[in-house]
This record gives sequence, structure tokens and C-alpha cells, in this order.
Amino acid sequence: MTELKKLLKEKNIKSTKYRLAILKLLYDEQDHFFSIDQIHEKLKEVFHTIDFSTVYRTVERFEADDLIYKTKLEDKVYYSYQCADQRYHHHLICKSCGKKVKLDFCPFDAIESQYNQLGFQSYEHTRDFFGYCSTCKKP
Amino acid sequence: MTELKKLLKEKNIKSTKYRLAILKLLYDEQDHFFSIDQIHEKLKEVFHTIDFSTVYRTVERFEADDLIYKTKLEDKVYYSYQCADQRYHHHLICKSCGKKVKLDFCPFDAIESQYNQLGFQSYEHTRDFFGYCSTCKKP
DNA sequence: CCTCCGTTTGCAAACAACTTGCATTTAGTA
DNA sequence: TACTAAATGCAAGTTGTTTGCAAACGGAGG
Repeated sequence: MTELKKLLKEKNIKSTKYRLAILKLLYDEQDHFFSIDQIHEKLKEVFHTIDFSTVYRTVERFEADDLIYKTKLEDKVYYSYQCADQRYHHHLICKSCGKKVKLDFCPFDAIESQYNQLGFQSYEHTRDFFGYCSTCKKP
Repeated sequence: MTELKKLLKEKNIKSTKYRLAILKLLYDEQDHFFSIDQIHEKLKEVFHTIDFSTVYRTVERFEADDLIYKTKLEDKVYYSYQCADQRYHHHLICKSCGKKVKLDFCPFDAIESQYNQLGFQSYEHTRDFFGYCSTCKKP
């Protein structure tokens, strides 16, 4: 049994060719984010008939079971394989290629107290930040 | 000519009862954000027949002409009267009541260099942060 | 290896939120 | 006050997401 099948089994998710393919794509490119559309397009290269709704439901399921991680940029939703380190942390994400870089510090630590001084509580901050990585860097 | 009419005139926006009412609402509550729906509901209390599309187009127009400022939280769009100080700055916004507090510093200044070390460029950060203000503060 | 049952899939349609076209009404100026 | 260009109400178009259902499939038990 392949490693990917085991991953699904652990989460009680039945293995199918599509699910394995979707998981493989995300697994092989753990440091990138993909939209459902992008995943669908990639899968169509191999499985010409795969439907958008299949990808949609699969990804939704994977996310619900914490196999993958979800983030948003400008109204679009992106997914990436769940980091091995599941402790709360931040990402830098390239707006062009979707590359992600894990931050090992919290950018907000230094300023949290200043927010509190302004009377704000239960402050919830963004987990992900977007820019351009060194390869996609704008001219 | 009222102050609000002047504001519209300056921007070459024709005054109508609806536009003045919408502008007045936002002007009188400059330190709060409103969704189009919320504005529409408030206006209906006075003008029972006002259509959603009217509010929609008015608010869109105001925003295009920099009379008001737009921000987003969890897929919903909110608007607030444009701050007198139009220089780039940040807000703290209460998720419960929409209250906004202007920040006179940039929370990212301290960490920008750390991002650059990771190879990220053209980093674009959030302008607005969301939490709960002292009155709405969660139990 | 085969059968059967519950799950997954493809298809098409429902849905929700946003946006637009058009006929009518209105504001502003000459 | 009359005229013109713009604003409004209504209804329908659009876009992206989500769902219902019948057919296809995976995998547990025979």
C-alpha cells in the first residue's frame, strides 16, 4: 500500500484514482498553493473527464480532515498540503507562483501590546502574507 | 448649500436625496464600517422604496471617487467615510460593531527586513486588522 | 476472485451574491 | 420652466460555488 493510500486510510477517506492523484499533486508540491481550478486543470491533463465538482468535493473533504490547508487571497481560495508542523504559524506566499515559505516567528508578537493599549481584545490576525518570491520578483 | 452637497459637487457627483442620505450616514459615523446591505437597511427606514442596486451603485461611485474607503472581512465588503488623513495608514476594526481605530504607526515596519531576508519582494500587506473593541469585547 | 452495499463521481441544475440593461424619473442649468 | 444628461427601480444576466441524483466504483465479506 502506498504512502498516500495510508494517509487517506488514517483519515478514513476511501482511496480512488482521483483522490490519490489530487493528494499526490499537493504532496509532491508541498511548498506551493493551488486553487481548485488549478488542481482541476492539472488533473484533466491525465484524466480528461474528471469533473470540477469532484475536485471541489475532494479538496473540501481533505481540508475538513486536516490533510490540506486553506488560505485566501483576493476572494480566491487556495489549498496546500498540510504542513508537518501543525503548530500555529505563518506563511509568506508568492502571489505569482503560489510558493510558500513558513515563518518561524510571529510578526505580530512585537505589536500585540500596542493593540491592547487601544482597547482591542481577542485580536485575530492574518496567518498568511502575500508578496513576490525571488524568482517571480517584479522588474 | 449644505456641506454634504459641496462634498459631492467637488467630486462632480450629482446630488440626489439618496446620495445625500447615504453620504450623511457614512459622514455621521466616520468611525464605523458598513456593508452595502447595512446601508440599504438603514436607508429603507426613511425611503421605503430605495433599491439595493441604487445603494450598490452609489457606494461604488463614492469609492471610485475616494469619498469613502473600502475594506474586506471574510468575503464581505465594508465601507467607511474616507479619513481626512488620506496618507497610507492602518486600521483596527471591531468585528462586532464595525468601529474603526486609526493606527499612527505601521505594524510591519519592524518586520519588513525579515521578509526581505527570505527573498520576498514587493511585499503588500494588509491595511486593516480585525478584533473586538473594548465595548464589544468577548466575555 | 466475485458479489454486494455504501461511497464517489459526472452531470446538470440550484443557488447566492454581485452586476448590468433598459425604460422611466429626476437634478441641474440655460 | 423646459431640456438634457444622469440617476433610479425593476428585472434579468452573470459568475462562482454548491447540491441532488442516478450511474459507476471501491473494498469488505463470502
